[in-house]
Amino acid sequence: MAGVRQFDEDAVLEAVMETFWEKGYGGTAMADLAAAAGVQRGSLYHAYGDKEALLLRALERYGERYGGAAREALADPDPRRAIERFLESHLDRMAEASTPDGCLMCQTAMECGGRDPVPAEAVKANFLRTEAALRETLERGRAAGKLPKDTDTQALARFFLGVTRGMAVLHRVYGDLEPVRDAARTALSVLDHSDKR
Amino acid sequence: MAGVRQFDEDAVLEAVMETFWEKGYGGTAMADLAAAAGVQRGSLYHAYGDKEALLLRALERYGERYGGAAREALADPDPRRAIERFLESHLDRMAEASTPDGCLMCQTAMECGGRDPVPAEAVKANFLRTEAALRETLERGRAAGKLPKDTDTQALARFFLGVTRGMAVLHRVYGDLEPVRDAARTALSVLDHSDKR
DNA sequence: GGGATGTTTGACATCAATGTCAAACATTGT
DNA sequence: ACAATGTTTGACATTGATGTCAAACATCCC
Repeated sequence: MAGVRQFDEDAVLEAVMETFWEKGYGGTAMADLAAAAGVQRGSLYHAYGDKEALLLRALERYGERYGGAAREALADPDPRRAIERFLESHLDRMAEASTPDGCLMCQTAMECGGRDPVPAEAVKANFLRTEAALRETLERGRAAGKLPKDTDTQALARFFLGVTRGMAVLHRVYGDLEPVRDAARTALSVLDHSDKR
Repeated sequence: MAGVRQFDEDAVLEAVMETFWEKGYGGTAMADLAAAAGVQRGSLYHAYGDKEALLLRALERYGERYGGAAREALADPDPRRAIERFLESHLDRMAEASTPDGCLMCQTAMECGGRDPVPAEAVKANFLRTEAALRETLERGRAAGKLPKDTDTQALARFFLGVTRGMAVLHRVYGDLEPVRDAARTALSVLDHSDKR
């Protein structure tokens, strides 16, 4: 096996991910990706196929990195603490100074929603996975008696999923973490009195 | 005054708004707009300028129509009822079978965020306006003793703003109202126990 | 060293979109 | 009826992006 790849796959995919994240799918040209990755356009086509395939790779990478952190947070045995850490993991991501504002997953969701079914499905799968993880965490908490018996874990899971998505929109629009923190803090308070329902 | 415009401005702008809403800014070609509006491409350029100007018109229209409904809801004297109606106004919009899924404002936010400052600013202004309206409603409720004295109306306003944005993302991704309703219902419950903080 | 293998490169063909323009046109007021 | 005014139309020039390709190349193994 010779004729060996000259570039660092990992660095290239990282650059690709960040470029899509910054400029959006439609707003990114293959030339932008090549420039960001320090690679020839043709090399990208040769190695990955086409632009859509690169987006899918970027989504995958993004989902593993940040979705992974979120899922780890949800593993906390105490449900309230798990959700708190879940929300914090999103704040942490947005606080990274080196990455663009917003959320690649949500941006792709919005952009490809009515148009590009393949990435849209990838995003949906990611959402469903997170929703399920949230539900399991809450269900576990409920079973352990740490949440009221009549807790609607499905609705609560969708709520927290939605809140984090809204946080991403706020971050993208305001370019500031304060409103995002406010939203997260307030959302968490839902768990402090669900007994009164 | 002769040489009179042949098309119904209102119908054209409605078509333009829905097309951007469905396909996104970058995903919409002037030819798409012309086709949807039943008008020649050149007529659009002549009457409105360029594509960006059309997007701004669409955002304006969208903001007036749906933002207006939301603000009316917030006028309710009882703060909890105002927020409830505010959330419902968003659900109503998403329930309209004839309009695309999601939210033009949020989609534009995500797409133009890191790239197209003019529409991005228009969206931000709309967000700020809604945030302020929410804060005023909550402040009014607090002053009337219908919310706890120590209510953080700023944080709460941003929370509800964020929740509706998240609802739009869920709607766009899931193409279904159920998760959105779950999120809204749960979000509202924040007001039912803010005393316990 | 030399052949085999896969990669890099720049050129190329193609396509689609933007924005402009002049000529043809329709409507209004006199 | 006619001139004036602004609109519609299709053609056009330009730009920018996508995806393909063959030739040049670098590396590895024998």
